Amino acid sequence: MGRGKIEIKRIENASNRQVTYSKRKNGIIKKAKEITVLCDAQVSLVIFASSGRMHEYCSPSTTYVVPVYFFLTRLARVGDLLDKYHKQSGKRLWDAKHENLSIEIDRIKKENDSMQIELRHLKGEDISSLHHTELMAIEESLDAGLAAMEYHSMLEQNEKMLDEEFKRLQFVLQQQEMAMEENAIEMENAYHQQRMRDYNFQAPFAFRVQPNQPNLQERM
Amino acid sequence: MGRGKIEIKRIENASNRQVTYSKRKNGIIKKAKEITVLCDAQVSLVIFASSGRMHEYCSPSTTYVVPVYFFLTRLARVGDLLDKYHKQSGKRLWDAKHENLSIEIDRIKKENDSMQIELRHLKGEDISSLHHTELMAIEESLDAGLAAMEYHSMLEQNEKMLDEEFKRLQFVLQQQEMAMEENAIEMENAYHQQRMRDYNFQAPFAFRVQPNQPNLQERM
DNA sequence: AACTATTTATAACC
DNA sequence: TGGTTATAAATAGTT
Repeated sequence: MGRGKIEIKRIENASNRQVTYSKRKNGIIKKAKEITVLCDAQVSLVIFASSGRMHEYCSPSTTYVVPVYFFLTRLARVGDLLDKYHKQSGKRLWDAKHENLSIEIDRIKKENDSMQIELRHLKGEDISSLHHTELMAIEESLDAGLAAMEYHSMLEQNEKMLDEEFKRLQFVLQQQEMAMEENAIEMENAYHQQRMRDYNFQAPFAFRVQPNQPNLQERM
Repeated sequence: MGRGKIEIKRIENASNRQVTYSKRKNGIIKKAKEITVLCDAQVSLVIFASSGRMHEYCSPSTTYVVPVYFFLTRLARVGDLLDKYHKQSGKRLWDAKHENLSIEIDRIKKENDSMQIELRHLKGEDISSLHHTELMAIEESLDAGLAAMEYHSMLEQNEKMLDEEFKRLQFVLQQQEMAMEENAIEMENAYHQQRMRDYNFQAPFAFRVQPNQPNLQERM
């Protein structure tokens, strides 16, 4: 639909390609807006130019979920969670290698916030702000979030083991206490017997690297 | 572009609206395919009809990430992780209320697998299989995943406290042991003194509800 | 689901 | 980029 008919195949001339991209991109976005209004539809449209620049249309007043939108929303929440880990533990959960990642997450979180505001204010307008590199960072950061979850599933194991050991120790102490209140000598015997039965570790926490479920590593 | 010009506003007649939706949806998808070929672009297009049915176009041979695709990929990984929790803990981490969710995750995970296969085989073809209800379930399941992360960040706190308590108990036991090997009477005194200094809890694990960081709850 | 009169998108050109 | 225009393509209304 132009001065001449064209074949649908890659436009070799880079400049023409760019011009056609720009025009057709606008055309598609216009169509997307129209179907939204005419037919009560919801549209999420993301277009990457070969240059890497991204253009997006997301239909306004979306009560349902449109993928890009909720993906970014979740990303922000993952970022918040990682922040909380930092603060709660009062130390670096992540080493220097992860420091950069964490900065990147902050940056993207801010970008996301402003995107959401834009979305709200300029309903249905074309947003052209994200690049590939940034999406890569998003991907990485979500990976980090999932790695954190795996790490914490390990913690849960540890806690259970510590829990059991702790109860056992408490029990030992209580028994000792009672015994000592009756008879110091009798207690000393009981203590040594119990110690031999109950503990097989030498160094502090050595048991922690021996999972009580032998095939734990495989499943992680 | 038809027999008559139309205003861009909601088509009130439901049947006309449906017909127009169908025609224009095909039009947009066609355009999306064309810009992909002509301009070396990557397109992710998701359209929801007001009926709730979803139609999608995702440009083929995408080396970059297209949102829907990687969102679903991550969802599958969250699902796997929740599965692991189930198996590792050997018990229900989730009560009856979450049972359904877990089934839903499995179902969607399978659907996602077949979607990925479809995407691979029918490159660029229209896929019309997902409904709102299913996307709602996706949203819920990701929320569950994040809830799990929060839960585990709490576990990390617990572990640290248990860790410290455990070290302390070990220390106490070691001291007791040494003391007992020297002198049973002397030890008894030391034990009682230490017990008074070191422990302020009465019931087992009562300390666990007293966080060593007082403002922990606020930050959760 | 086809048809077709019209509108709309856009290729080529500036 | 941005505007113009001849023409191809999409589609509204009809059958």
